[in-house]
Amino acid sequence: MAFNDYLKGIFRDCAKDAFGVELNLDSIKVDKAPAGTHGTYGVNAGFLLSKAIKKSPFDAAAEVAKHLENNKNITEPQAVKPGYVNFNVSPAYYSQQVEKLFSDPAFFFNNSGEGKKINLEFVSANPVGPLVVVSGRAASYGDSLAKLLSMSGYKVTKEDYVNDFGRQMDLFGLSLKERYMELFGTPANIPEGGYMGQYVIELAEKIKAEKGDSLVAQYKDNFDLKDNYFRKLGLEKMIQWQKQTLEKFGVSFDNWFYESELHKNKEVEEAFARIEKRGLFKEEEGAVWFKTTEFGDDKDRVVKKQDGQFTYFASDIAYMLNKFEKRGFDRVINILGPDHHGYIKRMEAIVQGLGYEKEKLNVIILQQVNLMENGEKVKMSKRAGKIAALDDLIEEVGKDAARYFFIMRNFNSHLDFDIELAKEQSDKNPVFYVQYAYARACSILVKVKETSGRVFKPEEADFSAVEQEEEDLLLYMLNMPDVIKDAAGKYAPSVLVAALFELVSKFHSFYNKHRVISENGEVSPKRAVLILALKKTLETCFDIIGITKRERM
RNA sequence: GUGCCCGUAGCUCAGUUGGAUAGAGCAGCAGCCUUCUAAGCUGCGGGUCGGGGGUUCGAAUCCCUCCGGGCACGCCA
Repeated sequence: MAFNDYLKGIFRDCAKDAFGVELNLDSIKVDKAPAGTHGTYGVNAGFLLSKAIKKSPFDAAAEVAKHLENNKNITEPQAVKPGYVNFNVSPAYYSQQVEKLFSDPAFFFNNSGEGKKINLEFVSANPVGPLVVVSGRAASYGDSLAKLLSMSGYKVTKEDYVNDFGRQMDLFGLSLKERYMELFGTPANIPEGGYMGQYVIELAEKIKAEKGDSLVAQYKDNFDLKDNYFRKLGLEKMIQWQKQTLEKFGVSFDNWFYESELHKNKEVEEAFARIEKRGLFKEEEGAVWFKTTEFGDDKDRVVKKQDGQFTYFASDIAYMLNKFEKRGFDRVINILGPDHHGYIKRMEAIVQGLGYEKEKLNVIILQQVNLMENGEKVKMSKRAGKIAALDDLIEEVGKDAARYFFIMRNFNSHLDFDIELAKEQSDKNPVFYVQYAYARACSILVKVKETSGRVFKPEEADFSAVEQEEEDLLLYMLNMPDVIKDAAGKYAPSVLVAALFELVSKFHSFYNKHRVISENGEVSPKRAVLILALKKTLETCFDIIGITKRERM
């Protein structure tokens, strides 16, 4: 768990001032002290210092404890068992932090990104069909990650790459044309590898409704794959559809980047020349190969085919060059599906081949999603026409549940998406659990205003005596900025989700044990402020996850 | 065959830059509503952290090996 950097700082300073030892903030671990031990928090100070000051971890911890006795932010420092220093936090610290939470607009933010420009590419689904469930995971994950990174001081561009250049698009255009002509009596002749799905027929019908038979005469005998009106029309409609789906999902992109642009602007040739100049190509069997093996790939990759055409891989090179050079991104993050892990090496080869360090590229492979219903996998097969469309999923379980479930697990874990559970409106469903907490908090605040006729200010809260549940609530709220920093650094929105769940559970416990408004109608300023702070914290978290803030449930 | 991901409670998973008694949720059992939303709370039971070996004061975490599950290995895009 990422624990409060502020507290860590106290120990870093202590180590430096008292012992002349420079500690890395990340090596300092502040945790909640286990039940039954002294104090609220514990820090691994003894282990960190024992070597430097040539004492056993426990003795080192004792030294640290002694030096912290007069610190104004912590109280009762004490060396514990193997080498920890456990301590309590002073009321002054709590007051100061809570006031900051309200007054400092950047309270939940950090600046580990230092304004660096990140290109975050995700979804990038082929525009030949509706978005499917896997894209939903990518959309949830990418959007939440973008928010986390922005809050951590990065300048993030969310980008969707549209593969509108290759054969798939050609075949889609042709399939669409055949379906359209079919509506006017010409039997459809769907090409090999073409698209058989029902949605193609529906799209053709839509086009018929819009344009009538006006396209029949003109395009009936046009078999040009690239210069094909239906190809263009199909692309437009599909992107429009994807955008609509994503909008329902609360996800939007800053940029839709079309592969065809790279060809139109001769950037593919340019990229090709760039790699060629660096001597990274070889010719074999009439094709041009990029020697990606020089960068750890298991085989070289064709860039230009025998017939002189560039491969998709050539576009990738141009695209990467565009990101780094034309647009000056400091870092490129690529979120890919589970079937793409073989691509990492060759993508790294591109980056290095263009003369950049491979660390500038982060490829994240999202593992597969299994839709589960009644304990069984729902089979998804494009070929059988049974597409697990994201639209259907959103319709079925709602946006909030879908977005929450998709980032509940870390990206490298397979995700079992339990449809029944996501639909359930009960305590079993974690989404409702957290949303319920927000509604509850809002409801209390309404009552507070009704009974007292006013809103309480942070400085009215007195934390000199806090109950266990109050302190827990405080602790988890004040720790949220560090959770956000940690989650961003690990590219793991799931870290935030877990912390949010814990925070909410602390609140529910608090609620069941203590009253903000006593039975005789008196409002505790401290508790009213706590709930206000909670509301703000939850809003921040909900925005990151992309779920609705419902004031009533 | 090669490469990547995974293996932790009955189920789904946290925890993996080595640190305190391995944690949640669900499922099971027992309680809590004349009280700010019971879509909530409290308690109980449940574990050879896939097996084995190694490194270490200390291993779920690092190394080796084996076993099991998933996915990928086109001059397709």
